[in-house]
Amino acid sequence: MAEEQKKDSKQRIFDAAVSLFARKGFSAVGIREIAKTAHVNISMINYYFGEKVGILKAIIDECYDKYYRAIHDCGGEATLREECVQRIIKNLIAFFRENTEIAMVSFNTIPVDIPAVLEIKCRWVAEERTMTTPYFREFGLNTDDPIQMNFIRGLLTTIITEHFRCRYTWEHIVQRAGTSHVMKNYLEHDAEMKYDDHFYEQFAELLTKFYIHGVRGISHQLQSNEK
Amino acid sequence: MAEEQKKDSKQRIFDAAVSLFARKGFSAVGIREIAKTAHVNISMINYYFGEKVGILKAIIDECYDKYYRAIHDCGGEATLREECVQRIIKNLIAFFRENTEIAMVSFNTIPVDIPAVLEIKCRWVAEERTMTTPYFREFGLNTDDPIQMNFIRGLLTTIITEHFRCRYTWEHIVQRAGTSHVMKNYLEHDAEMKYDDHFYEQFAELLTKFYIHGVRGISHQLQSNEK
DNA sequence: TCCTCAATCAAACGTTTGTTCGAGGTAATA
DNA sequence: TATTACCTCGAACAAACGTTTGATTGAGGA
Repeated sequence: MAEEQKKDSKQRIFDAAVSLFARKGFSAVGIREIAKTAHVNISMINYYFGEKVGILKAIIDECYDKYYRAIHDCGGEATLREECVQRIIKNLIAFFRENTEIAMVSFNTIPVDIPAVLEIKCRWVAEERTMTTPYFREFGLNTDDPIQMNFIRGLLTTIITEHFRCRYTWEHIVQRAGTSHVMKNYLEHDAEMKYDDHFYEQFAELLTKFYIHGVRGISHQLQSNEK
Repeated sequence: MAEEQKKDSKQRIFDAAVSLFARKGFSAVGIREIAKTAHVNISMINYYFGEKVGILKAIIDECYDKYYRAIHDCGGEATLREECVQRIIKNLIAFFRENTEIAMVSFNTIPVDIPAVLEIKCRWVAEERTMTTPYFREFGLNTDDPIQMNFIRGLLTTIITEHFRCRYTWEHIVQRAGTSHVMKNYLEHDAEMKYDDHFYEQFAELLTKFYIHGVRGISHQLQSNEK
């Protein structure tokens, strides 16, 4: 039946745009390239998404929706705090593994000059803020200290995001290997890293230990300062 | 005299491009906009930098040059390890404070589809790798464990970079306040944060404590695992 | 049979893109 | 004075940009 292409046009446009935006950035991709990749007529893009940034808005919306569902589920208030951290970390890693390209687009796109995107980001950031504050308080941090909060907020997401940013870039470099001596040298150095389940189990364990010990370090410091 | 005029135009182009690229991203900025901002004729850009990406290459080159000078100076091998970490953190913060926009451009630009940029990045990453490995070994980490190295490498830079990324975006949002209710709400929430010397002293102290405790956490875990 | 309507298409719209070119200007050197 | 080398400029180029248009298709309801 050749139904592999039976995905409707809108979804194909969406998927093609995600992949291209992730690799090149929003402004570097033209709608003709998207249409070509999605095997769709150019006008279909404006038909379904209104304008080019309409696709971007759709991508970011979907991304943040999934993202907040990931960090929202940390096992209820009954669980131990260490388990809560571990749960969030595992959820975040799972989220990024399943939505790598969408996340790359959403977190890499500079929002300042695209007002529509800026609003979406602001809304989500404000939401995260109110959502996560109780957790930090429970962890013994002083949530009224703006500097401490500025430091600790989003730290987990930052670390995990950067890992996937590096991994994504890296895997695209590997695909283009052979064109440059410098890159060949770089490739040889850490051979082939397998980003499989085992890797991410280890990674989650490391990050959990690191984060918990780190937070203890600064919350302990706080107590001794205020004593 | 003639030489100063030359440096004037070239430097003005460079500065204008840095500012615009940082705000909008490389592809979203046209050379006419750069020329206009720099008060310079369009053809001056190709005259001095050959092509548009020539500016980008110059920016990234200068950025990584300063960046590596920053992390290279950590007080010699005689200093205590804690002091070494603190020194690197302070250097990195100083670097980012003095070169915010250059760093935003260099670290935000997606290199995958701009081969010239990709090579520069690869070269620098490989260089950092060989430079920093001894430090991690000295810290009690198992530098032969690829997962642990994958986790710990570049972590300090990641955290500090993300702070400045947020700050930079934030400050541009503030400039555009008043156009949106969502953004106004967001603005009210954490009022006006002063990113002054005092802030970064506190920030450096927090990060140092956090990092050292975190590293101890995972190196201790390693020992107990292998015992 | 007629009508509706969402989906799709080729073609063209007017701008804007990065780049090139040659003519002019200026100041120091020969 | 003539020559040289370095800057600067306006104009022009083909290509690509995002968007719009009007026509065509085909399935579904009346």
